[in-house]
Amino acid sequence: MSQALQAVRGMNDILPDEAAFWELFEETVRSWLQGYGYRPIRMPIVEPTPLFKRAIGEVTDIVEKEMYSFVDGLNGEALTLRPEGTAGCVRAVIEHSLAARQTQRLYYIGSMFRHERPQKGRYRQFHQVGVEAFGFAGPDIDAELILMGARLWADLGLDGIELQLNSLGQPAERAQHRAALVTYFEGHADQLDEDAKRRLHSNPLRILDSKNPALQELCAGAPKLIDYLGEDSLAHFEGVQRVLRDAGLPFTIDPRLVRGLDYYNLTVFEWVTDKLGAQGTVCAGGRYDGLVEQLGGKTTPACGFAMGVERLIALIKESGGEPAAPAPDVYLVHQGEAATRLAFRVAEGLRDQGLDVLLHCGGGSFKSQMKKADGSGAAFAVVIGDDEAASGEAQLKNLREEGVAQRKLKVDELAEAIIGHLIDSDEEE
RNA sequence: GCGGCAGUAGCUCAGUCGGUAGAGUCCCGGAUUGUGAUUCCGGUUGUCGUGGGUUCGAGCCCCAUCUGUCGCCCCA
Repeated sequence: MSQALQAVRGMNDILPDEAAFWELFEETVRSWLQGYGYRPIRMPIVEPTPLFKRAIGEVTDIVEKEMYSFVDGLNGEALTLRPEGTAGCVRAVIEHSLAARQTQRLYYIGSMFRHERPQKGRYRQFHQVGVEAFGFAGPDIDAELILMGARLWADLGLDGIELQLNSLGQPAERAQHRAALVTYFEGHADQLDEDAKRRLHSNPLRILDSKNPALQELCAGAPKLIDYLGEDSLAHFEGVQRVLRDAGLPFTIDPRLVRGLDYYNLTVFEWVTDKLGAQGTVCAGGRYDGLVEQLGGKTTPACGFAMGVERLIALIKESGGEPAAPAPDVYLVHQGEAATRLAFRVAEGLRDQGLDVLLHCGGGSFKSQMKKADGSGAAFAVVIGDDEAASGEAQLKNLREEGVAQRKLKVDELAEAIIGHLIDSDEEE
């Protein structure tokens, strides 16, 4: 029995109409990043499995049940399709000593893989823009990274994306808080639900993140992380907030905001929308000062964030954003053997002059070719038949303006006539 | 991974009580010979997601499965 061939669940084809949005998005993103001095870096999609286990944390959901991990049958290596970008980026920074003597502002755009149940805004192959800064210890870079987000939403024409902020403090502070938290919840074990019980010893901080209304009151009375932060942590947190306030950027401090990856410390933040249903986080990140050292590099402070490309593109569509419809300058219509041979020469000649030319292929009547010319959105049709081929001429027809007569021109004169007209109509706009 | 809902033409959808499918759109051809848009005329759309079952008979009922979607979970 033959089974219909289809894409792997949760992994999507991005068809041309859709891809136009992606290109618009990526262009905007690259120019935005350039405006902040961030430089591109490209890492492999596959990394050694231990990299993710060490970076993300053994007990996280990502590592426990969502990674595409496999053994390379050819040499026995344990490999994993990257579920996020930071680990690979840090690995590359260490491997090539990028941050050994200088700071680095880096970004990447690419596919990530997590075996989750697909849903709107959540796919098994999805795309992130990752932005990472290495070597900056102070709160200024955290604030810059956050402010960048606000500018991108504006560049993309998006509004209603809200900033949530929190500080996780340093590992020692978190450990103290965690101990207090476990004691607190153990004292109220009878009130915990299944999820909470499961998390109690694996990741008690996430209990605070629970959406179960029955737990709200219990969580509200739980020890607060901020009360365990030392002077330095509080000063760092305040430093970030000061810049945001100076910039007039509104934010909410959410003590329950807990990043799901173990490597974060101090600043964590999320940009959230209510327009995408359950997957409303559009961008999230924070500081991860311990990760470079943890992965074998020299102690290097670091901070970064990742954006969900599918989610942002969904938002762009929701808010009515449209990529410009691509149209060639010229659609070249031709019929007859001599005409076709001339048409190829004319098309290449026009392209030499920088014009976008769609050369009709596949034959058909002049009528059907003209229909395609119109449908292509081209500004001009150039028509070559037997008569024109014989005299080295072509008909130039304006498809977008009423009452402009079709002209017969020497093929050498076409480019000039078309370019001249395109410039004129640009000036009118 | 758990629960709810859905799947009919390339696209958007209709399909009554169970009687072997329809509209719009798109696409293709034509309306006096080599020219698009509007208009008019004509034409093709299909394993009714897939596989079983019930029935004389299933797009419709039942089961399974796949895919999507909403929520949970997770997270970008």
